Amino acid sequence: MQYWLMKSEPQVFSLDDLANRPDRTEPWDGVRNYQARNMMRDQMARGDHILFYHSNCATPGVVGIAEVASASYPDPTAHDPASDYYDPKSDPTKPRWYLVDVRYVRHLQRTITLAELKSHADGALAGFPLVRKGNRLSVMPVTPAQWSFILSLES
DNA sequence: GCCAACGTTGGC
DNA sequence: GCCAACGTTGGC
Repeated sequence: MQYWLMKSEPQVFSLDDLANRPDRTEPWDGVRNYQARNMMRDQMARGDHILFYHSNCATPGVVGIAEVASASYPDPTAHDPASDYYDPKSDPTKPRWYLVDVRYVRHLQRTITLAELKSHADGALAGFPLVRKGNRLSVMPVTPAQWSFILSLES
């Protein structure tokens, strides 16, 4: 069992959107970054826990919990010319991009803001990629200690 | 809207 | 393989 943080822009796809999907589940398509892909393709497993993070919005922060709901499989949007995520360089017989399905678990009682997380950058969250300057990874691993610390801030 | 940081691309 | 140019991310 592993822990992850996944970013989403709420104006594109929010935690509420996930909660309102059929089976509260959504394929996490459109990731076009190799590091993020490698984690989804090679390391994620069904049942892994996810911190759901809202980025590029008024109050960026962790807003809820989700879980990995499938094994990894090729991202079909890479081979769909009508998709914003279409990648003509990806050969469908040898797919370049992978994803997992993500299922809603719950909202946090409050948003744990990036500002609050950053205030622990030299303490409990030292080394956590999210609070490092210039971090742009949309999917990142969370250690069990970081996971329990972040959730301990909730209430 | 600005801009720093970083990843990707492509010429050489 | 180097590296400049360019595009994207994402906080502020």
